[in-house]
Amino acid sequence: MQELFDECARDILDVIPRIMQFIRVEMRSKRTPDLTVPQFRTLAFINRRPGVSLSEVAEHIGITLPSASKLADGLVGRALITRQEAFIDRRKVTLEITPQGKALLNAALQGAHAGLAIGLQGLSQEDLAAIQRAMRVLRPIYSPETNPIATER
Amino acid sequence: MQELFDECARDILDVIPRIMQFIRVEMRSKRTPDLTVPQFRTLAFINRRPGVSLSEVAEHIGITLPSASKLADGLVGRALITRQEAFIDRRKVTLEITPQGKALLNAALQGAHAGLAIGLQGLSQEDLAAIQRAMRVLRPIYSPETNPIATER
DNA sequence: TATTGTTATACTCTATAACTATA
DNA sequence: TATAGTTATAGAGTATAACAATA
Repeated sequence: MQELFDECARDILDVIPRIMQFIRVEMRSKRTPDLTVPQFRTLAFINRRPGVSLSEVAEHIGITLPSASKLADGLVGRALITRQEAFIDRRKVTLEITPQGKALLNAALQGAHAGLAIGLQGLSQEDLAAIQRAMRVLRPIYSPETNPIATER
Repeated sequence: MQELFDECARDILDVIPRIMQFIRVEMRSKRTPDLTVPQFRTLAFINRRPGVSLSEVAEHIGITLPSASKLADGLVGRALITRQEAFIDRRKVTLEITPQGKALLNAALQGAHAGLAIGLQGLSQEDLAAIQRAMRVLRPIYSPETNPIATER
């Protein structure tokens, strides 16, 4: 049984970086608006949770606060998000997505979905179900929000 | 049915970056020898295929030749691989892993497996099977070797 | 001419350390 | 004193463009 865990871990370590590279290339290709993966993830997170603080972004993405600060710099510079001092606690910062940010995010989402979906066309319904199940169970395990060990350095 | 493809693509786009970030953090943590993910992948590839050329590495990792060249610089600098002019075609370069490289690779593999496997402990046998199936079917789809579209820029 | 690789240049991602401002 | 964020600094990943050497 321990065998199975190890096999799974090996498979994950082999395959996830390949898929990630695919996503990265798709995101930077001419087919899709130019966003890096961290920029895309940040934009999507702020879109889902308007008004989040920088710390929350850092935790969600799984990076340090200084890294998140720089990441936000870039998005603010491109006018995809806004950054304001928070009312209640002036140490904090409040992030919001701009209309341009929303538009770009949606275009990037569509491009990335399309790129990924093309590859899936040949798969059986069972294969697709396995993928969905795998993603569903893996998600909480390796997310910093639900598993703090996921960001222990 | 198109629905299913789209759902799958969405799930992949949401979950794969999380797992990747987990792997990245694990690889740079004190628990594991300090290797970046691309360095790790390159080392593993050269270990599996001694004597590969730089172009083959670039294709496998999914990066350009200049990027691969720089990546190799770092590994040569740390004496984890050697780089030699090829006999048959002197334009090419022949990459080999060193004993230190092998040792570090094995330690990194162990560390990363252990880190990943911990999270899997709570899963059922069916969940693990779904993960394995998902990884098996996704692998060729998003690998540059088997799907050249995976590196189209 | 085409292929293999390197060098130059430029950006982004990421970290740690040091700092400021607020609580 | 503790928390939220920024700035400074540094190294790695990545790309495109220009180049050299070999086939």
